[in-house]
Amino acid sequence: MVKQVAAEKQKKNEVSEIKNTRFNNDKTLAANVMDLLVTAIVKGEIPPGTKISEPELARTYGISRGPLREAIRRLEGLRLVELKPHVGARVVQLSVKELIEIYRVREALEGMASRLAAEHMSQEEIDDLRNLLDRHEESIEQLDGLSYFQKEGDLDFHYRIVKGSKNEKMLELLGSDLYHLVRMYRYQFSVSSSRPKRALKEHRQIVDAIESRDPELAEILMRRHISAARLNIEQKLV
Amino acid sequence: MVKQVAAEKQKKNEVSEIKNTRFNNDKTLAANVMDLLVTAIVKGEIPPGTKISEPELARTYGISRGPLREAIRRLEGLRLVELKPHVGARVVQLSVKELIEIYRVREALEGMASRLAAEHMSQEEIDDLRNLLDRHEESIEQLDGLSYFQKEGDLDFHYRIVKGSKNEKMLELLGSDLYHLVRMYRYQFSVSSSRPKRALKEHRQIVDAIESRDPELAEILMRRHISAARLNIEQKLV
DNA sequence: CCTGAAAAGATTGTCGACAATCCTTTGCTG
DNA sequence: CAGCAAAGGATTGTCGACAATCTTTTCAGG
Repeated sequence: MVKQVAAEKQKKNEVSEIKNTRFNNDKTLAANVMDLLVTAIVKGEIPPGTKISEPELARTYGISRGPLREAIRRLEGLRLVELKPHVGARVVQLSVKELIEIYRVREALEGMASRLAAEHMSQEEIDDLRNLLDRHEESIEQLDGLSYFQKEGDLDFHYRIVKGSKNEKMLELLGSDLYHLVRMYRYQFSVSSSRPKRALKEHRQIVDAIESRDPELAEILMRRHISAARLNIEQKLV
Repeated sequence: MVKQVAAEKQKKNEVSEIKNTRFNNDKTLAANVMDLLVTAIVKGEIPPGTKISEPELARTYGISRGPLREAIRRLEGLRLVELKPHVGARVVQLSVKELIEIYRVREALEGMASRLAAEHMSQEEIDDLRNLLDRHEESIEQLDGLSYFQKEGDLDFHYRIVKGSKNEKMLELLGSDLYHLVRMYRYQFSVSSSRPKRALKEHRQIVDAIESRDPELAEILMRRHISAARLNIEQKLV
């Protein structure tokens, strides 16, 4: 209860600031509010399980309920809220079971993404990816592998692979559906990889496979990598 | 142009009928309209590329623009329409490239689904699946493999495998995102498998692998099966 | 006749009000 | 005092109107 009130306050600060700028971009109100809500939910500022009150949020964001409802309907599409007719929206509450399901999906999808990346990624993209991993290494050494950077950096790596697959559909599914949930989960449980150096090594192996244009190997390595992460979670949280 | 007018008329008939019944269920107006729109789009009654006019649809369905807009926002989440701010919604137009991308995704996801189904599907579900395949066989013999039943039946088979994986997330992604698009494509191009007997045989092999609880084999067979379908499309349409 | 700018028309975006439904509180009965 | 029913309050669902933006038409100039 206290926690929710705190979240409330923070939310108001953020928003009044935004409201002062009058959302001065060409996007629609509903779209702006949606972005705010996505961030707030993913970062846990609106905690999982919270009921989303339309009148309250409308007051908070200084808009009417119309655009807000449209934003909420889109959030439902992103699986960030669950909607019950005549009752309202609640922020999703991830169970460990669901998280593990997501990792199975990632294993399948990102495995394929790696395979395709080995075929379609440009040399420039591969070089950039290596640079990213170098920065990760520095980060791990400096901060003992528990930094914010590392948290987001991991998804950054995976995102680039998916992008390198040149498969738009895959990017849609992972980028705008699953990664939000993965991020949300990480914020929620403050879980970052407990094996950062190991993970980094696996990342490098994957890039090697991609650079040597070995789709088969790239897929296998990515699947192992994500499978290991899943097992890590299962072990830690079940 | 003529085509669109025809589609228009048909739409009106359907709907007035529905409107007479006053949507007499407990669902919300927006949800009802969304279901109607999904069906209309998937079946091609509203052809791909069509601009969706809010005032027109609102008149047609006899509702106001509020719920209609919410329905459209959900359709966007299903990737059935594309939304441009201040311009409006258009029914998606599937390119062959996108369809092939979808098949890559299916190969990955349903491969994993088969693997999991081999672990988690109940014997009863497996028996039902065999019955389904028997009915498919009859259908192929009777109608030379080009029936409506076969069209939908194929997806039915795949849907059951995914369900048998007991992975909710996978069911969400495939069932409520990708399968709509696959169906839409089939209606659009009137493409049913040009190799129904071969496909049926592959289906049986997959069920065999699942029943003998061989996850590895189940995954490989499903991937080959979908990959073959993809190649078939590439060959036929590129 | 063609081009381009301005005006007219139509469509999307937003708002506030009312209706329908759900949730809470109150009060009655056993 | 417990349990249930009704009333009251709050929230969600729907509507029509107005504002902002885009699209089409008109018309003036070259």
